[in-house]
Amino acid sequence: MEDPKENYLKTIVKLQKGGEHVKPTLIAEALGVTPSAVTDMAKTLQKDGHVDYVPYQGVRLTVKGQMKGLTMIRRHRIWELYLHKVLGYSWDQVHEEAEMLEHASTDTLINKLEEVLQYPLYDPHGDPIPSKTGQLPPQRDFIMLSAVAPGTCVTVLRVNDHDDGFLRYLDEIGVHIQGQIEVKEKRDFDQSLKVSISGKEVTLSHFAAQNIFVTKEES
Amino acid sequence: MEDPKENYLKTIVKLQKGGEHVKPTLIAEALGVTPSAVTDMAKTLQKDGHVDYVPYQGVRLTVKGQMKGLTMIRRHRIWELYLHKVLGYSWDQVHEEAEMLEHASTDTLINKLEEVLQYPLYDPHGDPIPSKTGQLPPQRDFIMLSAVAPGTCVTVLRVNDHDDGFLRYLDEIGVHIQGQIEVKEKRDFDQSLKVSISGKEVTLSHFAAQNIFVTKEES
DNA sequence: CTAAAAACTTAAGCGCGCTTAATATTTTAG
DNA sequence: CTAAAATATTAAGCGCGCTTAAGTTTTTAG
Ligand SMILES: [Mn+2]
Ligand SMILES: [Mn+2]
Ligand SMILES: [Mn+2]
Ligand SMILES: [Mn+2]
Repeated sequence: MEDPKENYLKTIVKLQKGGEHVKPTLIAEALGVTPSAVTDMAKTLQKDGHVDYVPYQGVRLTVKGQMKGLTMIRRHRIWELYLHKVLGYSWDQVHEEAEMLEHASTDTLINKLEEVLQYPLYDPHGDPIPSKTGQLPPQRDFIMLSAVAPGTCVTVLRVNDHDDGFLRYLDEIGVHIQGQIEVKEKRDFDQSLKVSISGKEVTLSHFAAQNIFVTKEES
Repeated sequence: MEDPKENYLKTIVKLQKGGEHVKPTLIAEALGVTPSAVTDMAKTLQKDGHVDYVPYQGVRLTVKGQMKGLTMIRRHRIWELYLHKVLGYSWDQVHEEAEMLEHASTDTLINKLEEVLQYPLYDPHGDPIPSKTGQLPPQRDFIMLSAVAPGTCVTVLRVNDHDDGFLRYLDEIGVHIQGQIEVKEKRDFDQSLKVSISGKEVTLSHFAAQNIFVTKEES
């Protein structure tokens, strides 16, 4: 009911940093299945020509698999942005809907949405959108907000989108992509930050500050 | 990969004219499966409470099944209209895409699209769109264009959407929903019609004229 | 270097939705 | 009314993607 193969490839693209083999357990955890399900699928994807599978090592994407995985990420992020910008979804609501739509959309439709959005480079959480040909926009230099020195003003480039509750919290305190944050003070005992967001003072936990990514240089 | 149950219910709603049981063969033909697949699914849908199934008679939708089926038709037609009106798809391209999207959309999304479209009553082919509560717009009195007397001018209310080639042909000769057609002449030997569509004279076969539905009274 | 732990694969089996082939029922024709 | 034809159901089995349990390989610790 939701095309497992497409989700495997999308996940493997995200996990494959560099040319190494991706370990089954990682994939299993990301997808919420058992390791043996991953072994099975590894063989299937190899037959399809989407991965190279080496027993006890893991899988590595072929060019075909890489492209297919990037296509899925593209579909997901374009849908997230369309739902957000055009249909008024908040950034904590887009993921779930996009998770289904990405499997039910032709490339024609995705390209049309991209055109309506005027060829965007980033999704609502600041994650890069692969182009039709699988190109990613140039890598940006960002750092965790937790690593910013007090007295600095930075621009939000990306936030961790793994938890809807966290996203709702960010919305509540006024954190947006491309919004400004001024770091006023860092409390050494718990690493929490006193920051100012569009005039309002807020305290951010170390955890929160580690999940907000900002420009390296003050702006 | 495309939720069979939803397609069964949608199909059964369309086939169930009146309160009679729908025969397995009809469903099988509509869905392109064997009759035995329908028997199996009839039992499953009965367990779900979506139909009453009487062996050798067929299935009849329960209230729950009727609602679910109407919801699917609603999703399909709203998507078709959105693709057509907002995203610029032609009326022969909308069906295929809608056929997938209908299974991947929450009611929240569908309601949002409906709002953007300003609560439309009909899809791009003139078929009625069920409301959130399963209500259909009032039944319109239309007749086949083939039954219109020469000398009459009528408005197109609906066209048969079963064949994309037919839809492309209609587009080519200028037939649109709410467009005007004047019937000039009927040739007795083959029942073909000479008609005028926005000033242009066209000959329509009897077959074509039987698949265009128009206002009963001249307008 | 070796034994225990962790990671991975294999084996067996399940639910779903489908098929074909065999069987049963209903409808139609004569 | 009956035999043939049409329609429907049952039986057996298949592919997919998953699970648990058992067995294998690799990694880690001592
Ligand atoms: Mn997402
Ligand atoms: Mn995102
Ligand atoms: Mn359609
Ligand atoms: Mn339609």
